[in-house]
Amino acid sequence: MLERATIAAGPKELPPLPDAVDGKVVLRLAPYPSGPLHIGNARAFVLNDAYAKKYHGRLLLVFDDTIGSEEKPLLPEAFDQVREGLEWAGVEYQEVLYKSDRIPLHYEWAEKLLSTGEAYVCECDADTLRKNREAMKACVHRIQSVDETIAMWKAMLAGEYAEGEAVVRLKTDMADPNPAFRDRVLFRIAERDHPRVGDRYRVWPMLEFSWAVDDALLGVSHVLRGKDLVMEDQMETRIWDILGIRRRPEFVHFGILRFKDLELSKSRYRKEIAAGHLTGIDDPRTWSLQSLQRRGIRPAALREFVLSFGLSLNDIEVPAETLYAENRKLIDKDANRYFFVADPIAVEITGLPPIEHVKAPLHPDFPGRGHREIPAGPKLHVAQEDFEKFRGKEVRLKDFCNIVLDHRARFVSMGNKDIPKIQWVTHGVNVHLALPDGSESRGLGEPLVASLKVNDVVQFERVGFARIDHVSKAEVRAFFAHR
RNA sequence: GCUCCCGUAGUCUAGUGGCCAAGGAUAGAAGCCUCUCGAGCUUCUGACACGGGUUCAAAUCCCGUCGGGAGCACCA
Repeated sequence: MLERATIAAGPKELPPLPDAVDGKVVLRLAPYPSGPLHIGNARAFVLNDAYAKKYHGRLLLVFDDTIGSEEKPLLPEAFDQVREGLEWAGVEYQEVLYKSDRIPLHYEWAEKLLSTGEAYVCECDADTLRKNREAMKACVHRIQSVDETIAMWKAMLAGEYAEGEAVVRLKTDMADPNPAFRDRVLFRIAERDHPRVGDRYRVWPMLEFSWAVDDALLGVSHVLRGKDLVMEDQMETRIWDILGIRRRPEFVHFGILRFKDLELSKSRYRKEIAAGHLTGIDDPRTWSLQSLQRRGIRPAALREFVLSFGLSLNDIEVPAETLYAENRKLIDKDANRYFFVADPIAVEITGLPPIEHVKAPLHPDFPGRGHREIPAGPKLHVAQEDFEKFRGKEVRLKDFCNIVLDHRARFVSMGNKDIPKIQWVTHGVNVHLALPDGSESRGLGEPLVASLKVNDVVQFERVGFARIDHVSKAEVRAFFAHR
């Protein structure tokens, strides 16, 4: 009885991966470099990293930088932004590869495939292609000879087709009950420049084909991907069947992860940053890993948060509060306490006995950490919200004294009392607190706040946890993490 | 519409036929503690979508219904 409870409360174990052999697991991470990684990508990279470590295997970072689309362009700086995010998140990979370096391999495989007659070059436009798919109708190109197809392929490579004029399609079955699986496109022509390889290629593989090649060539043992990519399994499998590839990875999926009240999109944030609606890639509204770092979210919190979902195929929607709860567990003990009053209101206390300063603990749970000395006196500031709420009532200025609150406040007594306690500041330093919604809270912090260092995570009492982002003579800037 | 996936408390999850009168986390409530609306401690609220089977026995297997999601791009 007792034993069972202990096990249930113990640390969460990852479910085993099918046919995983310790030391032989090879996993891959396939970010698309259109911007920095954000919290919505976390499930993929945390799980891959966690399993690579669990099985003492290898994790490959393979940039999925095939040419993309007009709507989702590649971004040159995204490669470093992705790596920066992964580094922060504690993801350890042994090798970095680029799809764009592997195009010749993809061509080689394409030619093998075309020569089997199981794929063909199609000249139908996108619209025709879609309509035929709906109607389960094969087009004339499907039945052309292998020789014709090879000739057309060469013509594609030679630049004799313009963008949109020819694609390579896999012969699955135009009557497949799944409309999504009817002769899918494997290669298409894109005349855009690539940030790494420029205009070296104009025929680019689609994700499914490139992975059919690379998962096989790189010896990937397990593919962990979201279940929005299940059809890709079928595509890869079909291609391996045709080419007689025997050694194949296991496919493992996890459900779609969404955040309540959040819509994450790398491409959209890119546009909004460019338009000046967001301050940069670490704007808290992007939920990029960079922004989480800036707010003082610990990578371990993100990891725990993601691992708590396991490998379930459920589609889930979680509130950010769950991540905050995880983070709070980690930072609470480290975060020293300080006073910050937002939108300060000046208050002068009458009848206050002479007093120079008071002492307050840096952290109430760890008295050994020492005290902060706060200059005290009759002239001070309190937060507007507190002022309005408690005006005319007796409150305790925490660690200081009791007063009846007003612009001209009346001193009552010094000793602690069981009445509402509010924070207060004399000789305050300017503090700007950047909030997750992009707004900013301005106010005053107690003098010691000016001696904090960048990256310190503190708790502004009754406000919340924050990371110090910038300290100068004029002001301290901090990013709000959570309550 | 078609194909596939999923359905345990507000949320996330454990559970793979008997040990489940369903465990944990988070959120919520109450109390204690605390010179913070944080943390800690104690207690409480709260779920197997529904209907049929199979079985001695079902949250767990099967069928149906309902609900949610994904895919149906020359994006990833």
